[in-house]
Amino acid sequence: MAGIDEVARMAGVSTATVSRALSGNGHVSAVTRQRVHEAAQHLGYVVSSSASGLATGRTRNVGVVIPFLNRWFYGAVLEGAEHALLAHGYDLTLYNLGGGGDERRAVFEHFLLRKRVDAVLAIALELTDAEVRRLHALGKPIVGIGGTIRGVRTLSIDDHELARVATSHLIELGHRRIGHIGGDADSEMDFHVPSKRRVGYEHALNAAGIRPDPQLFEAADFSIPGGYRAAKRLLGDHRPTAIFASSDEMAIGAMLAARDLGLSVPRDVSVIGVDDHELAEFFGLSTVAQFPALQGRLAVDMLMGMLGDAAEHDEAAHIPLPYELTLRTSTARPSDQGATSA
Amino acid sequence: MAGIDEVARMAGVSTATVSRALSGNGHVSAVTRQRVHEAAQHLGYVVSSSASGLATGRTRNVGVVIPFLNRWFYGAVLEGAEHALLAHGYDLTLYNLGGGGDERRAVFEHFLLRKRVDAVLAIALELTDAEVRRLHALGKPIVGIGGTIRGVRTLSIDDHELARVATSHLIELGHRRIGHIGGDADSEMDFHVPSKRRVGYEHALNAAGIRPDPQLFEAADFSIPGGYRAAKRLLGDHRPTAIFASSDEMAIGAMLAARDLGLSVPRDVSVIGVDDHELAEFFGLSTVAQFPALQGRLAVDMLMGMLGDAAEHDEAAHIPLPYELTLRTSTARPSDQGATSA
DNA sequence: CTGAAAGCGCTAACAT
DNA sequence: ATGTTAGCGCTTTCAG
Repeated sequence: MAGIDEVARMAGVSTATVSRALSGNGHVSAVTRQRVHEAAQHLGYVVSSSASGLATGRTRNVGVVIPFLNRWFYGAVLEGAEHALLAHGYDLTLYNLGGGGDERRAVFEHFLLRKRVDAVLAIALELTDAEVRRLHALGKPIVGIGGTIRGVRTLSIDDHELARVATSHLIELGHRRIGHIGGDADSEMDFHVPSKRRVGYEHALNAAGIRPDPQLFEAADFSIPGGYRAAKRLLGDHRPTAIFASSDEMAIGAMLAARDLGLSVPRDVSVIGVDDHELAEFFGLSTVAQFPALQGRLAVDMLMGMLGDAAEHDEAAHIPLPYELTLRTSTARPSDQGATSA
Repeated sequence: MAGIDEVARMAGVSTATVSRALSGNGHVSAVTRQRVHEAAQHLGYVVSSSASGLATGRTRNVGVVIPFLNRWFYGAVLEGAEHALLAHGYDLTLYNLGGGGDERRAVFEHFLLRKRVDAVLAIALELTDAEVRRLHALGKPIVGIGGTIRGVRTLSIDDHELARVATSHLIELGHRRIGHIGGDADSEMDFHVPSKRRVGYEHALNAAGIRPDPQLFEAADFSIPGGYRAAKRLLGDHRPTAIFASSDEMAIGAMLAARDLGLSVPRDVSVIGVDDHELAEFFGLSTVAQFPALQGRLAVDMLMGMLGDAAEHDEAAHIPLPYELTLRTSTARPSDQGATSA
């Protein structure tokens, strides 16, 4: 593989000039730059990231820590982030922390410290103070997605408001017995998203003069099968006329459960979810859309900004993420029968 | 951040000894090693990958190129690979080539060449000769998953045989009118998986004295909605008593379509897929399981072996991957009526 | 605008 | 078993 000196020789300049011409730092005359680029092109020269990294302390690589790869939401965020990074000329080094505590410790105490990355992007992971401190001690900017983290710039959705919007939609349609499928203890981890959404649901109910009924709540694991089982219980026992599920996958499970119980959606029961999952359209699911790919991109943009200037990056900040009520065919006014059984 | 010389000073040895003690290369007495480890621990020292990479030419990082992140199969392979790499102390740098030709060129002509990775793992991507040559010129081992690549060690499933097994299962149950939902032109790319599976399906039919009927074939995009639409056409027009779908997602779509048409699975129509998708169990879907996480792990093991010895890595080789007929409740003997309408 | 030269932090001969 | 030392390939002062 060609090195910088071969390029320098071929272009008839010094290695310093080659470096300047290729990196864009420092002034180089147009003709020289041109010659250097041609030589580099000709030789297939690409800088060695190790050498460049050692000399500059920057690697053009960001570490992404994420708890799952195989849930739609996470995959979509990752995709958005990876695409944006590539566009900025950055590599993405992936740390999937699904494996539990040991893996997480190894990543934060070893992998992220070996100066392979310039910055870290934490997706749906509530970093501990110790983790943040370690990274900041190395001068590495951090951006988090999905909730607030002390001392870190974060992007997140207003889960409370989003749940309120979804529930209010159901209320406005005339529903009074509105069930909720929220998250279980496992999904409560990190940013307590399930709780926030449940509170938003209850607030909407209260604001409409409806007393939240604990019997109308079921916990699940954010999956289709989980939503299915939860809805079976809910619809079997207490027959709400509408269900707000904290994720589209659970909402889809609920639609399947309704059908298996001989109920028609939305005639017998309305269902609304959260995400705008890739299958939402197929199932005609009304939902509150989040835009995960956009989230990934915004986070990367923020990171790039932080890498640019030498300002203080330890200061926290928080940016709200957009969401949007997206109506399809799974929600409608309640049919007359049973609309007022409470 | 502490450097190697601080550790050396603290342990009262030279930097060379620290390097040896920490890397495990070269002999160091037990007590010295102990002291060095303690000092490193105490100072929170972790080697700089840039410096180490520059000195050794190895980075402990592998590049993974993959066409999608958000399909179950790919996510699962990636998860398996990432987990295995972490266990080996390697980082995983991700290149998602979903964006089309430009991104792919950028990755192969620039990103992968900057010596950030020691090896590359190509998932479901048929590398071109030029791409392989470039990587080999850099001395980077390559392993491919999903099909054979000239000059590269690959792991792949016998798609032909797998389709034969699935179809034979249907035949053995007594089905004669067996439809097939295969891949469309897009999914044909790279390793022609859809064609191979279709041929396997036809071979099974022929072997049983059944003439394959082109009317019983529909193409789709490997998704649930795609499978749904394909099955609607198939079941509406030609009423096969069983369907073999080339992926579980399409098979699930077919089950949903059957239900919407008022057909019961498996009473009116049997359905079998390929993958053992995470939802297969929920839907009671019979399938031919592949084990994507295992595939990722095996590929990493192979890569680690190649990185170990200095042998020739240009020589191709091919390892077959396991699959397994997994029966659930979506396949059964055809009901008497209509079993012999052909 | 360009060149010379001093490192960046570590590893691997080569000595001892 | 351990220390000395010469780079690894680039970037970046510092001169000119």
